[in-house]
Amino acid sequence: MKYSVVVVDDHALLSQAIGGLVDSFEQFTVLYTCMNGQELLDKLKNPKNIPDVVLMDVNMPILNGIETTAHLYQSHPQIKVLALSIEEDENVILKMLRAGAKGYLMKDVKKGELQRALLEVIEKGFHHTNTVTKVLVESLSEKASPQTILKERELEFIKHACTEMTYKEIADLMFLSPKTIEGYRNAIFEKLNLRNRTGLVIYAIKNKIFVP
Amino acid sequence: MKYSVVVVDDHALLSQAIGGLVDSFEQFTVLYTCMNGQELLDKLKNPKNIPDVVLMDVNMPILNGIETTAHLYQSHPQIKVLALSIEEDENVILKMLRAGAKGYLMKDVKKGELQRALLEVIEKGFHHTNTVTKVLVESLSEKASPQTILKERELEFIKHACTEMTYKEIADLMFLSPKTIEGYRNAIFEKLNLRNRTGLVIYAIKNKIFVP
DNA sequence: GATAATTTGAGGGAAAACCCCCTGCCTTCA
DNA sequence: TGAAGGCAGGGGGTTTTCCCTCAAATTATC
Repeated sequence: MKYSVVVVDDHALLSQAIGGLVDSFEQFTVLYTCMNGQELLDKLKNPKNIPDVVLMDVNMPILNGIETTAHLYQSHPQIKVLALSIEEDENVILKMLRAGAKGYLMKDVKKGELQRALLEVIEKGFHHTNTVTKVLVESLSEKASPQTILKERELEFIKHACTEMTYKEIADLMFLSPKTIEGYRNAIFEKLNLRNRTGLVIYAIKNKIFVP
Repeated sequence: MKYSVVVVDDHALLSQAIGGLVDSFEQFTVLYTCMNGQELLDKLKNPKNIPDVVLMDVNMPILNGIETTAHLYQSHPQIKVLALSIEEDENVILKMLRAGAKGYLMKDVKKGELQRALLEVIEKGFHHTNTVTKVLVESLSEKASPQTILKERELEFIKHACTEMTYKEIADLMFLSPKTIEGYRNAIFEKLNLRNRTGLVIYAIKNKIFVP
């Protein structure tokens, strides 16, 4: 009896191609593929559609990989989720693992490693590459993430600072005095070691506080 | 005799998976796969390695899809290049076509469409999806792209403006007077309808003039 | 309820950014 | 050959940003 796998990826070509690859492994067979998380959750309502492993892309429309994995972890904890992504973003990896993924593969893994990962997930219950292990270890000691050291109100200000508004206009928008806004700015510059607003904008974009 | 195809993609899993798919088409066979453009150009030095079609990813390290296609178009014009990308960026598509690609597929195409595209490229010499055709038509009437209306020196300035440097520092770096830099800034603000430096930074990032 | 910490806000000065208007110096091209 | 236009640069002024320090109001904490 082969283990069944479901591939979830919004890129039809990729899901089919990856499906083909999985089918070529003698221990595995593809049950079906989905275009997004919602489609998967719908399918799973039928007990016949419950696979052993889900190969889940992280970036999808409708219901993304992280949310879908979280749902799945609630409703079908026995299904092993292996994340498959081009994203190497630390936060994304951590979110995915927190949501209950049993492993996280970059899309540049080799065929052999995919097979090994699938087997390990079945046998050991998880599979973590060096990259992921490293991220996990770093997440322990860590240098708190930007979102941790910045307060809610400061984050809100930063988002507005990433527009063409002057500080005065931002103050009006946030129902605060311009001087308070200056206070926020100074506090943020201090914490993040920035020199000026341009630096702040770049920082915000790099750390996805503001998405252009 | 089957037509030979080469897959160029830095994601090993994808190139293998797509290769598998292509191999399943009865008219086609995969000659080999490459991780980047440089590797492809090296391989092509051996006449045995010359395929009928190249399936080329756009985003690759070392030598990207656009540059590689341009090289290929010079040295081996008989090889048909089909671009394969997740990018839907208009400029990228146009650049790729200008570089000599015979078609541009999104990575979310279905298996059948990939096969159809391959066949058409062999038979008709090109294959363009609706999306691409639309982009082409739009490119005629167009609202010149940012890179067209901005001069080389202005683009260079914009990149520096996306840092914490003051205009004075940028002027020093570019061996220009601060006043000239002001001139650049004013010209750019005028052309792009911007109010201040923050707007410029956001614009630069949105239009990939500066990558954070 | 007193003290500490945070949030909010003010004043003032210096620097940077923004804005207009102006001048030579080259091309280029009619 | 002289007009047109792009490019590099200047004068001078306003606004915005940056950087202090200090104080009231609110909220937490003991």
